[in-house]
Amino acid sequence: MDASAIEKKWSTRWADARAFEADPDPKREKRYVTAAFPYPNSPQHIGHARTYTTADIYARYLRLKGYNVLFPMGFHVTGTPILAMAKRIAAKDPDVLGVFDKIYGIPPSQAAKLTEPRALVAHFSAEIEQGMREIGYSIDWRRKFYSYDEKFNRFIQWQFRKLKELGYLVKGEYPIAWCPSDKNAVSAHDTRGDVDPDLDNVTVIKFAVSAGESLVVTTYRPETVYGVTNIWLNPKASYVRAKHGKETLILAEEAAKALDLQLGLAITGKIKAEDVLKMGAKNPMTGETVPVWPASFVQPGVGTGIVMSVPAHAPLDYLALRDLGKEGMRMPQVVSLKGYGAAPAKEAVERLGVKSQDDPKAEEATEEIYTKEAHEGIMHAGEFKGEHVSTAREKIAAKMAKGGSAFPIVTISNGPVQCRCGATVVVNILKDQWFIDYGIPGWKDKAKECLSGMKIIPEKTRSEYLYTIDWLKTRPCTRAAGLGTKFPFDETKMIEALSDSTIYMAYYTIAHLLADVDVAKLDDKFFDYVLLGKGKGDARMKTLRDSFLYWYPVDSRHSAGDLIRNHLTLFIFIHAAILEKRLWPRQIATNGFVLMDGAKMSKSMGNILPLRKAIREYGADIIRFSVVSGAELSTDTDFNRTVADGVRSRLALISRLVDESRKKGPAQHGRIEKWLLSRLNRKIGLADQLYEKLAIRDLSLQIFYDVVSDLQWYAKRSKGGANLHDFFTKWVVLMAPFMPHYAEEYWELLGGKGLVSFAPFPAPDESKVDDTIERGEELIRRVHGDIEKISALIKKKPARVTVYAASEWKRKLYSMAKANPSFEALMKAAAAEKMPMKDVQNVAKQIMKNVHSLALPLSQDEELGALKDAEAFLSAEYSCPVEVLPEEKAKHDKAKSSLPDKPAIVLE
RNA sequence: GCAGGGGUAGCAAAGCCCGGUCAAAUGCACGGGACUUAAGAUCCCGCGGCUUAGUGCCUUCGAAGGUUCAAAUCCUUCCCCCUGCACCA
Repeated sequence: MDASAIEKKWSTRWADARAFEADPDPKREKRYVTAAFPYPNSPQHIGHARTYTTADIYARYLRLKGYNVLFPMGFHVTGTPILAMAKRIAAKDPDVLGVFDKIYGIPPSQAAKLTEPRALVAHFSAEIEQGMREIGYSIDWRRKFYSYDEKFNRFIQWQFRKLKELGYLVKGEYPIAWCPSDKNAVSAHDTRGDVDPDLDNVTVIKFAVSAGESLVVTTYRPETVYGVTNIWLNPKASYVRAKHGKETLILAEEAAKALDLQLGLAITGKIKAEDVLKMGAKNPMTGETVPVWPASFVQPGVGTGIVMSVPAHAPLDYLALRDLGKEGMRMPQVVSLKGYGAAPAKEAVERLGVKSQDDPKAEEATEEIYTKEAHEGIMHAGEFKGEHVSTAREKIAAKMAKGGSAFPIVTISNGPVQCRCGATVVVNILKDQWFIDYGIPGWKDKAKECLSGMKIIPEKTRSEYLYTIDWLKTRPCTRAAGLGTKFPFDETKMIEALSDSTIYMAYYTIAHLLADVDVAKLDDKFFDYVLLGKGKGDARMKTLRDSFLYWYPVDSRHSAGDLIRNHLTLFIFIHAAILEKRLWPRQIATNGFVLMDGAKMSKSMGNILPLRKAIREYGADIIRFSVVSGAELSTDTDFNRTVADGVRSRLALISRLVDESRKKGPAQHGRIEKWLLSRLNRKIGLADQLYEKLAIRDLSLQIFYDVVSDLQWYAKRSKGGANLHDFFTKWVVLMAPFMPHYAEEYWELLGGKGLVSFAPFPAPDESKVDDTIERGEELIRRVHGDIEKISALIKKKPARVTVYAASEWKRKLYSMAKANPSFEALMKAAAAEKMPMKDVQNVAKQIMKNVHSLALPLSQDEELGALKDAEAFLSAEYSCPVEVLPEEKAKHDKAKSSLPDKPAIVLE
């Protein structure tokens, strides 16, 4: 049977048997496994499959261990990307349609139907669910929900009322990137070229030109105000006077419009650039009046559209002066910088050979000077002389602000950014922004307590959680638009996407039981009872409460490592805030990404491999195995054809052997079968521990790659003789979490009862673990390889091979060496035993090489037993007679060189 | 800058916590051989250098020092790379 037939057969069986629909069973211990639910704005690719496969492997492992396991799945549709994408499809955006067509395989005709957000959600969620079914995730699909479902909304609103009661919700001002035309918050997916607007705090300094009227400049470096020689503005831009409170500010028209939302400016009239150029502006710190000059580098849309000139420390300012032919003027030094003179900007410009203010190299010079001065600069002028620039900067800004000659604004540092609608994105200050205040000390302590009680996989990421817990402060929890849940205290706003997905795992435990409960009943009393045990509930509510208490807490939460900084830490915070301690999560496991042929998958590279396509091409089990087995959990892993092909060809060998084992008669249990079973039973106990630790890479090496290479050796050694039924009935269960479809198929072929998905995890049979057999087999392998090597070295095929196992007295020397760990001592002891001293010397020399870690060898009889067992095999391998003899029966001088664990080999 | 994670043979990647069995697992790539009419698949051997009937020696695990009988592994200093620094799913 081919892979896809097997996969189809078993996924159908699982579905028909409702195998993974888990219900509370007080008689059985439970385990609750969840993975971050997907955001359905695209099909999932093999990278997504890594997290889910890891979670599924763990869930399947726990089932083998006898637990009642719940692994549910839902869809996160909260937020704006889906809205933005729907809009772009409606606008026939060629980029989006191109990605749909080329990467997702959705032709434009079909894409045209996806202009409604809900249609998009329906399409991609169905696609993702289908993929998850095809790859064999053991999900209880009854519990599926979407984060915009009405009942889920009720649950989330309850959550927020709890947070409010606890005093964790606060209201305040907040700067955001904003489209003045759409009147909406803007993030990367709303902008042309998917630019993420970066907000930055900058200082505006007022240079008075007359009473109550100032030119306003923007700067990142207020400390350089002491070195201003002039003011720059762009002669081609238009300027305005604008009322700001009682004062009048002069700034670029474009800037005034952008800053209006932030500052509340009233434009009172235009003013020509040439008129501003005639003004003199008074430096608020030095009292000096400086001229206003033209410069092309000044962008009217950035900041106030006017800048101050500090030629000693700003390459662009120096260049603009030079362009005007004024490079000879005085350039006051403000900052001293090691390795530079009084005018570092000038030095950098000259060294880099920057031609003019319009030369792209100017940026390089700016980068150099700004970074160095910020980190290493010492104030050279002003009242903070001698202080580090890094600390003086804030003090100077604060001092000017206090004196009324400066104020902070927020700008878009990577601007200008265009909204998709065409408007330039500006900064808006939201006055009534709601936040969750993760900075509350008592709450932080609880979060840390929760973390310290949790198993974190990999353990080395724990510090990242701790760091994030400490670092989180107030975090906005609402947005103006998006799908999801309305904010209960201001229904014009939507709850933000990360804030509505922190305790949704609790919702899965009751989701399917809410089907015939009226939405209106899902009030605070309802959730208080079901989730907190407060108040009274009817019989139905009691069932829900029981279900919740049965499944909670979450035993293992899975996601990619990038969510530690946000989702996973919020998950800890909100659980710690709302639920009792016994219901706090027990474990988090995070994984790295999947690379495609060594490169990061991205839409722009076009190297995204959609999951369903990958399944069609390689098969579900091969994909499952390939995306998790290549690297340790925490590091990125590479997916490429050779990996998948390698898994496939190994699987083919196993399929063949399973098939043979089914047909053949009873097991022979010769030496080689015993060896295989010994190896396997040794691995079982180890595998159990590795599963528990989610050491998936190690597991895959141990129970797949190693086992395959054992089987390869077995196949050679046994010459296709025996029956591996006993071996496979154990191994198939071990492997079932990784490759559930093939495992079921093998299980059935081997006559296993029921589904292997629910078979008991094999118990290691210690009586089958046999060191002597394993070491004997290693010896055979080594002898086999050595014959090959010698034969190649002497460039001759042997006509006859004799193998001599070393005498017993040589072995005795090994144990004697333990007590006499030096050459002299050993020789002495051997002399006392009346050993043949000439030969002893040679052996003792060998022993002394690694006397610190000496393993005792097999006995001569044991070696002979193993080697004689392989006589026929070796003889067939080299098509010549092979004889195994004890050293004592030597017919050849070389036999003397035999050592324990290293028989002498004579080729003739 | 701050925080975290890394630098190992052609590539990827284990080992490092708990020093010796480490010229260093494993996979891929590569070279040689077996099988085959041939190719592919499969199997065996090799894959730092020199050397040898399966061996032995020398030089390696970012760099430089140190501790130790012994260091990829412990300590010190330095260099380099990656990720995050926020409201975005």
